[in-house]
Amino acid sequence: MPMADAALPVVFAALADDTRWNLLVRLGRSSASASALAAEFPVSRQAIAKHLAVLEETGLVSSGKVGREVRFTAVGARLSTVARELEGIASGWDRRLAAIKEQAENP
Amino acid sequence: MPMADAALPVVFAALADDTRWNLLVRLGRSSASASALAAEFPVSRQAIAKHLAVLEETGLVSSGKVGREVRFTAVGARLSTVARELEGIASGWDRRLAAIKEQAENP
DNA sequence: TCCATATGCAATCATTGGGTTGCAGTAAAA
DNA sequence: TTTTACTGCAACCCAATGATTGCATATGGA
Repeated sequence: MPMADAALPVVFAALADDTRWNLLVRLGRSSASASALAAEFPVSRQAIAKHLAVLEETGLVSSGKVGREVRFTAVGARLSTVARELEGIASGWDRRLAAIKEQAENP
Repeated sequence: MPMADAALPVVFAALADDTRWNLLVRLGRSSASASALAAEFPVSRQAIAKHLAVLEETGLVSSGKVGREVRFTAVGARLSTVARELEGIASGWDRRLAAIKEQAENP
């Protein structure tokens, strides 16, 4: 039975910001450095660096040095894990609430 | 191919707050009114009412009047939808990034 | 009817967090 | 070696928002 992971809200917070979400989707197409992303997005490189730090802390992106730049990549496996946890929680609700409804109608 | 739903960050924002997440999980066990929840949580009824409003706007809970109170219930189907969208996006990343890696190794 | 209980609305407060600018450090390239 | 470009850290600003208190408004039950 999947437990309601207390760390989930942290991941949600990471995904909740529009700029950060767009960055993540962008990195899903191909990896890139903070400077390269700054050329594509209407925010400063430092702002992007902060977003990438948040995404990396939650495991949604990974980074590695290539030459003198730091290349970031989206981690699909992390998102899949979140998806499965959500699915488990949701189905739990449906089963439980259906059971309560059933019990209420057949006393 | 699942598109990166632009409305997803709104749902994530709704799920990102700890108190709100705990409320949602609580409602997954059984439906309850704002006043009843206020007796279980260490925040005011008005704060809870705001959280419920946010959750309802994003379709994560539904409400109905029972007597003179408003009863709220978690909507598992909404969470399942989000889960499937995430799964689709994540698998897309994996396929694409694997293809890029493959291409880089076999030029 | 009268009262208790549940909800709704408004104003206010404090914290969080996204964004910026500025500067320092460092390593590849010429 | 000198230069150029990418990164990292720090301080600051401001809008968003979670939370509170207070009051007004029903509405079901005794």
